[in-house]
Amino acid sequence: MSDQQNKYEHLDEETLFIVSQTFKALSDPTRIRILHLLGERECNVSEIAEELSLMQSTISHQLRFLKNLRLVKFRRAGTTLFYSIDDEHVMTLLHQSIHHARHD
Amino acid sequence: MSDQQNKYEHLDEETLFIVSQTFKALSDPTRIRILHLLGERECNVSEIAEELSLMQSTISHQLRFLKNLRLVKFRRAGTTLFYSIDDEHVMTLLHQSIHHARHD
DNA sequence: TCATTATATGAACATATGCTCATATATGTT
DNA sequence: AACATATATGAGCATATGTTCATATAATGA
Repeated sequence: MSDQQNKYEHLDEETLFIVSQTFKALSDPTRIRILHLLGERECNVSEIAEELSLMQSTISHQLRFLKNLRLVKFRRAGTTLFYSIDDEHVMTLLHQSIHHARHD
Repeated sequence: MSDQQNKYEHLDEETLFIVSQTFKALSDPTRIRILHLLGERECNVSEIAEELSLMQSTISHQLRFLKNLRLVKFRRAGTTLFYSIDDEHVMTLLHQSIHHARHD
């Protein structure tokens, strides 16, 4: 062996971007609460707003954020939109973190 | 059974705070790179700065952030401080996320 | 078509974040 | 003590973020 020094393998830009975006989605209390609620059951926008005691506008803005990252999806029923979870990987991360937070 | 309607169990404030803080730590590319590097090997501050091509001050500020959350720790050797990972749970979250980012 | 209900959107604002610069602190050496 | 080296810290700045208000859009029903 001519070289014992292992060079560090940098994270590539794309991975770094995806990972940081994913965690950013989970870094805000409002978004965590929305995802946690949707993890229990499908909800429409005003149900979420009422359940979490937040403005409809706030929920709608955050849902757009989560939808852009494909963490949630929705189905339409008339004028009502029912949102649900669309990324089980991310929900797994969230549940693990909640579990750790409660047991450490 | 008198009541079939299951009421939603809200996340308590403390859990919400810890979880959001944890994910916030992982939501910044610089901190992700630092944690990923320290996951490979213990490093001193200037090594990290050089390896990641960032200013010593930037690294130092972020290490303080990570240290406050107890995600990293350090040992002193003279004037040099060697930093290493102090939270394997969080590293597991990071590695899972990197894996998902690369395989989806 | 007009009214109603549900949701989305844009602007404005306050606050948070991350980086850089200059400088302080701490340890070790001569 | 004086100096060199490694790291930490505070101020300043530009940008990002999350919420609210007002209003727009979209689907439904009379």
